[in-house]
Amino acid sequence: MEQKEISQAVIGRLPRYFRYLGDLKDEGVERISSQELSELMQVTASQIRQDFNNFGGFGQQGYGYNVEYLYDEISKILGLNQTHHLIIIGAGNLGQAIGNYMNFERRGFILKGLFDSNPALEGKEVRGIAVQPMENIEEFVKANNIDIAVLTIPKTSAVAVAESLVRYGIKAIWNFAHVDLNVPKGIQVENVHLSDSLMKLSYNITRYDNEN
Amino acid sequence: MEQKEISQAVIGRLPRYFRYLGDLKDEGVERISSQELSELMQVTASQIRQDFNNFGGFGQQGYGYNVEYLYDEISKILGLNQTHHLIIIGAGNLGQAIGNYMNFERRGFILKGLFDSNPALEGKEVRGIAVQPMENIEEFVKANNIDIAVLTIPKTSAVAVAESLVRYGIKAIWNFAHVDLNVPKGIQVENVHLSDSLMKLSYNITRYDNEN
DNA sequence: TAGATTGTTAATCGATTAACAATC
DNA sequence: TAGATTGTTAATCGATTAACAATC
Repeated sequence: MEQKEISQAVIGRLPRYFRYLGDLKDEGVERISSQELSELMQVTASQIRQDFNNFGGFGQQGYGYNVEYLYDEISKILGLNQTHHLIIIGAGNLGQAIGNYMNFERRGFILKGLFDSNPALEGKEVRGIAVQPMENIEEFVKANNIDIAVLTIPKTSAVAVAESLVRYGIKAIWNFAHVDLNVPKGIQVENVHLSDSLMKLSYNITRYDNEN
Repeated sequence: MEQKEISQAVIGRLPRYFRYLGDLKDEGVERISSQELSELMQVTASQIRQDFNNFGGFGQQGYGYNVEYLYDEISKILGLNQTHHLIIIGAGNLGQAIGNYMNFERRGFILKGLFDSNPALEGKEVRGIAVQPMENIEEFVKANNIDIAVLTIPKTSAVAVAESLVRYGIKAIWNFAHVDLNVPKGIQVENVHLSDSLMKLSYNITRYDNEN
């Protein structure tokens, strides 16, 4: 279904389209033009049409886009029709928060295991899944066809743990550790650096204060 | 200290520079050239020099950049020499995770209050701060000079709560709710949409699988 | 058919990279 | 002074926007 080499700028906008289309669908809206969607989302209609056309023509001249069809297509493009098995490494507050936030499950991201190096957490359950010691990771990953690892551990251990995970055959890492991972080509890494985000906010507050 | 209209692309890279320079400083490195930093960070030396020069000349020809000086300057640009008072709205797993992750405090982000609409959480303490009912927000914000609100509540209530916060005089919102907030100009919003991030990862896994 | 709106090409804008003169 | 490396201008590249012919 995909064409080749779509820029990450486009990919980064797809989840937002997906969210708006989902809302429209829930509201019972059947069709929408790029113009209407552009007003709703505060982006140009031109960008919307360009973005969608990277993946083929989803609309119809003189009509616009069918909301449900477009929603389903974007869902497929994002791979949400596939099931992914994930484990969370680091069962502290953040790891538990992500484990518990399982709207993700609706999208095909199934939590299979939780691991932590702190023996005090061992056996603690998050959504019915017990925390295991780190020593179990290798066997668990291989036995349970795990493709995504969520890294919610301190940056001191993140690089080494990521390397192990790659050896065990993981395909993707959702990295919350505040460090850049260096993984082989073909392993996907998506970083969520919360403190970077907070610093950006800090910059924008400061700049605005100074200018107004 | 700031010049005018720095692009968000540049701002977005500053925290990463800051992180690398902090590490170099901790390692006792005194000076670094754009070339060396470029190899370390996997970006072009040209981009590094352009980025820094948006804010004035921090280097010296023939020498490079003084690590500690540059670190301090970026810290100031990011506004990390100022103190911000923040509250967390939504004391569920994610709210608690952020409250507990207080490396932020080192950077001048001081947690002052936690709020939740769930009476069961009332009085529960996170780092010594008790969760309060939502009704208390208005008075608390005004009395405690709060400038940043962290929104870790479901999207159904986020838009309304954000509007109230703006009325109470908040200056910035760190938004973890999966919805776009519509706030007046001058109020800074930084979004962390975790499911968008996971969907991007999903796309990249799928695409890679299909191509190799 | 006439009107609407896409798909797509062309024009513009902005961000990144290359090159080099200035200068420590 | 000679060598190194920045600061900055110019060239390139890519992303966004505008325009319009194709077509439903």
